[in-house]
Amino acid sequence: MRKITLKHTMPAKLARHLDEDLNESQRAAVTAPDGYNLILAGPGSGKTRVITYRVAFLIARGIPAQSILLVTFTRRAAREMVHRLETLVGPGAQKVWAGTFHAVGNRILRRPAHLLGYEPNFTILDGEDQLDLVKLAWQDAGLSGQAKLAPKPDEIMRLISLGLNTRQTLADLVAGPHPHLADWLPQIEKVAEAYAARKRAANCMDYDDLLGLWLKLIREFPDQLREQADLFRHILIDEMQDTNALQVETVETIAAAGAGNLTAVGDDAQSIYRFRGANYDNILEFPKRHPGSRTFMLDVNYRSTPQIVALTADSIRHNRSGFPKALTSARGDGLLPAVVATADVYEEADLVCQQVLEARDNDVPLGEVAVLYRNHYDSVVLQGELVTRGIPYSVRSGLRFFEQAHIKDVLAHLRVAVNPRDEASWRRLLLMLPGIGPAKAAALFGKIGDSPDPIAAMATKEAMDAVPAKTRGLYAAFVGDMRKLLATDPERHPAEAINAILKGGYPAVVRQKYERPENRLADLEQFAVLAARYDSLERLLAELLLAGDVYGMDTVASSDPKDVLVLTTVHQAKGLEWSHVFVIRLVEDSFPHLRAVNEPGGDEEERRIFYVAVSRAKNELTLTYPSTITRGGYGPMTFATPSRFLTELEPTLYERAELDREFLPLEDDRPRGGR
DNA sequence: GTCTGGACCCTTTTT
DNA sequence: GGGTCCAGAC
Repeated sequence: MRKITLKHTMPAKLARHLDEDLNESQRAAVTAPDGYNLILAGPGSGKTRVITYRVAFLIARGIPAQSILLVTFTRRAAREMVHRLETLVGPGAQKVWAGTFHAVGNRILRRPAHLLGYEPNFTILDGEDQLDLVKLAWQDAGLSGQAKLAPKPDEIMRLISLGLNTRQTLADLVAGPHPHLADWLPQIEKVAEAYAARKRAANCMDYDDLLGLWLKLIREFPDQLREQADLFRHILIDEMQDTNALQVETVETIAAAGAGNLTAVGDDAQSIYRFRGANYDNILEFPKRHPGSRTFMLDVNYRSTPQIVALTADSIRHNRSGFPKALTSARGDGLLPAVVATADVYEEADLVCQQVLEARDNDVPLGEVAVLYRNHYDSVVLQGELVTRGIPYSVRSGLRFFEQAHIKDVLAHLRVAVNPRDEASWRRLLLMLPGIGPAKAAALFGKIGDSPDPIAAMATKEAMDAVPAKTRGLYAAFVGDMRKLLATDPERHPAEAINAILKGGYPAVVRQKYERPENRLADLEQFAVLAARYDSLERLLAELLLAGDVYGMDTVASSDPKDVLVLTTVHQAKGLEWSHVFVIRLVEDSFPHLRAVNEPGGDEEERRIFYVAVSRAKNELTLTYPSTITRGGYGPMTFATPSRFLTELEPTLYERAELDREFLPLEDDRPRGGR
């Protein structure tokens, strides 16, 4: 037979992009040969550009887009990358397996779910649902009756999660970093087993299962490993420094069983997810784990002025671990970063507002400015001041859209429609009915949860008998609502399902249970609008939990996102950049966080968070701290100690700004508000 | 069993 | 400023 080789010539447009848009070291990384490649990329060095161009390069070489796996760490990074890829290679980008580890795990686990004791329609537990089931498991294990010394469900939940993500057993953890729990090990193990059993019974996976069961699948089912190894001919990992042992083992197992093509991109100095089991040894030891791999260094910063780069470099110098770095800026000179002390947190908020408005007067749009903080609650005072002054802003921390109580209520309706065994959701629904508490909810779920036709089971006499007489009317109405919900064919018409819920008894619950109910109902109508873009409820639910990043509540809607000031935690800011950046609340116990500095390695982890924060700024960087503070909003006012990350800096690298306080004349007694 | 009020506790970062 | 736990009423 004659063999015909289809030759792929690089599209002229891409060749030109490779030529014009990249410097020499970037181009070398983008066009690196197959095999194991490590790209060490400092802040602003074009990391995202390199990884997206490499994907485009692979596609241009004839690698089918659907055989490329591109995993990242956060939802935002995933979306940003897919977006950039689309502008580079067109709609073909959609075929790339791109997403967070969790989102990819979700996609992979649906079809073979039965191998792991699950149905393909499993639903995903968020943190709150997870705790709900762990509490039940905690009772199953008999810990609720024990002395107050027994470890609490949330502590056990964290321990289970940490163990899975770091590939350690519970016994390893209590023998190592958690010795105070050693006496409770057998009970903790019982809780872990009961929790796993409850998840399987409810056909629910938590976030960790999306990773843990993925690895289990390829470890225990050789044909599954074969399939994935054959499918993913090229694996690219973004933010390698934030991967944990579980994630790395998963992708490296697939790569090793398959084509052996794995490109990891990251910056060890930006590793800030240790609390999730991230270990920057994964990146530091990449060359050791993969002898013969190539390493590429990108250390020219195209983002920030030399002044900002100098401060960034000086800060990270205080960390002893990590690859040595020589960061240089490709930009022209700018202003020295400013350090400002304010009297208190209110003056800090005042200062930020005033500077933001000044920048706007100088043609820096609000969208080019961001305020970064270590803890979500550090933003509360500033938000008050922004509202007072009518400055539009959007918050990217705190409660996410789908985590708000009223959204979760509606999601519970939808989740039982997709997965009738979902215990956490049934409990949430049943507990809304007055007269039904935990015990009755458990009894009712026992009759409904494992029935082939749960709606019919809800209406049986047996179920009715478990409902107190006073509640029967409301309960019957609830059963009617669920019937109408299912009649909309929710799987294919999610928006109609939500509208059905809004026509039933639920709005009355909102009015009775929540503050500002009309806002919440308006939110829910917006949710229906969003849902109308989906033709699968299962996908809507999964994407909301795994890919959405809309934050609710305090977000001020604006016509143009370019005209909105961004407020964000440093963690959420990773990978992003703004012209002007403010980092606020730079005092000991806030940034670095009190709890973190008492942990081994915590000081260096916090310094990396600071490093990420300051390196977001392109042109102007302002660091502020209040001189007095009340601990977390309660307790007496005390003097604050400026953050070690400020005091350890070489003083010539920044400029102290003095606050000139202008006092209003006495006769002008306009209320100042907010004090 | 459920609900309410009051005492008491500590407050991270995300998928 | 708010979530959780517990005692006591219904």
